[in-house]
Amino acid sequence: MRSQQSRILVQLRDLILKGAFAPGERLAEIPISARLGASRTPVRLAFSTLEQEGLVASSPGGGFVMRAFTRKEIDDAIAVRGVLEGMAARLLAENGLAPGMKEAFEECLTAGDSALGGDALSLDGYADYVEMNDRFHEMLVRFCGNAALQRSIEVNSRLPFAAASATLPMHPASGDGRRWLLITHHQHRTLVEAIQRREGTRAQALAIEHVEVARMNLRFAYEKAREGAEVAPAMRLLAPSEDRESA
Amino acid sequence: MRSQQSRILVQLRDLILKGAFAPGERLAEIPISARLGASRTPVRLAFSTLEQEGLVASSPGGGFVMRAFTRKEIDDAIAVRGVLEGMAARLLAENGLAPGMKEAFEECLTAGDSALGGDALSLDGYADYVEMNDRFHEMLVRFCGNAALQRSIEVNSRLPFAAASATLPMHPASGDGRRWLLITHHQHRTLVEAIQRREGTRAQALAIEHVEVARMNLRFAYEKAREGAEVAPAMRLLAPSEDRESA
DNA sequence: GGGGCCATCATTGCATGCAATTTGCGCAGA
DNA sequence: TCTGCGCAAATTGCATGCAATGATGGCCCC
Repeated sequence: MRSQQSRILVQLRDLILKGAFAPGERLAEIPISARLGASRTPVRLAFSTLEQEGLVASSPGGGFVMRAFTRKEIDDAIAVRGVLEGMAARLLAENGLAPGMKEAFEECLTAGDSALGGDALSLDGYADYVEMNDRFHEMLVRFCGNAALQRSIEVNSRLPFAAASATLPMHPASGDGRRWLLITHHQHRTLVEAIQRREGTRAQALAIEHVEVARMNLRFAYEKAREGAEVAPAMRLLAPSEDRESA
Repeated sequence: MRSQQSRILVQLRDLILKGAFAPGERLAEIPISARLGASRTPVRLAFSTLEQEGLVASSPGGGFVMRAFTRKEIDDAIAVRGVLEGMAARLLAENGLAPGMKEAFEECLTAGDSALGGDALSLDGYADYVEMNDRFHEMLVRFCGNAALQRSIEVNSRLPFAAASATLPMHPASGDGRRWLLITHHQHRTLVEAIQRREGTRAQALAIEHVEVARMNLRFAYEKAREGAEVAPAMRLLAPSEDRESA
């Protein structure tokens, strides 16, 4: 632990993203500081940071409350991620890959190949794919060499369900799940191909299209919100009033 | 003042953007809290926020130091703004303007017309144009209806010289300055036209091209860094080592 | 019996105290 | 003269105290 505040921040963000607090719930300082074993000061600081990140909202009467996330909001954030990752892909294609980047991308592709290799998808294979997917998107953003772009994507991806991990179907056991993983993996492959060929516009378009899978998964998650809430408690962060719109 | 911390945050950000601190300078809590008339606690909080915004950096030994901004960094942020504003323009064109938006944009255009109307550009006219320009870009982002996009642009624009205001030439007295203002104004007009005609791709392209004026101004500012530092103290936030690259 | 008002309490926002750590400086030695 | 070391002062990070503000429950009046 580098400092109390960084530890508190990470733990608190983790709790939030795991759905430990219900939307609208007041986030009182004293019980949380007691729970995390620190005083109120670092907790206050963490709240302030989390407010910047958009995870909690400041209550008009002081203090902070847990936010709810509407479907439109998440959908919009995913669209923004698409545009930003599209820019990153275009930049990479235009500027060319520095030594080692090509190998790193290809390592991701082969890792995905082996994760999806068998006929059925094991839970380990799914975990491997998730890890690879995160790495792939992180590299795409880091390699493009635009720090502002990297920052924007990081800020944007802090919204629940907007990050690259949310691209993946949350129902890997089903046949549908594996099929969608195969599609995203194919998209990764074509994206790398376009970047290597310096086809900037194509790379950009592919990256933008890539996030459509995430939007589809979001729609699926909303439709199955009832059963999903048991598997992933974070689902309760979704604003329930949006159910109408998803119909 | 709603609270100490919001006041401190605004004042501190203002000081930073006005160049009150030299790059690398240690931002000690005690003198700053004394200067702003508060205790160290809200100042600490403001520092934390400003670190999130990328204006200050946390020192390895604790505390915060003033950041320097490289030319590439600002250039990259401007490019990101172009892409994001391009997305906003495309969305507006695709979704159509809600009632009142068209009038608001046209009000901006006529305001720009009258600001640039005379033969020579007065200082008042320049101020009017700057105000209108800010309003124009703010509306573009707000009207598009994508909160995540709005947030991304706001975060990105907090970097010095990356905001829409920096689009404008800082040398309005010269004939060049007025010429560039006329060009950006024309770009605003064509952008509104494309949006009204629902020409999404054109609107996007125009918004992306629009920020090229900002990049040109940045280059100009770097070349004239010596004399510019006297007029705009914030110029000293630019990393000096980048002078080589600008040559 | 219901509604409004008041008092009490909890909670926040800010100030400050204290210990740990770091930075800066002086000094000695090579 | 330059380098390494040790000490002291200052600064940070965190805990906690205190006043102010908002919430909550009870009580009184209608």
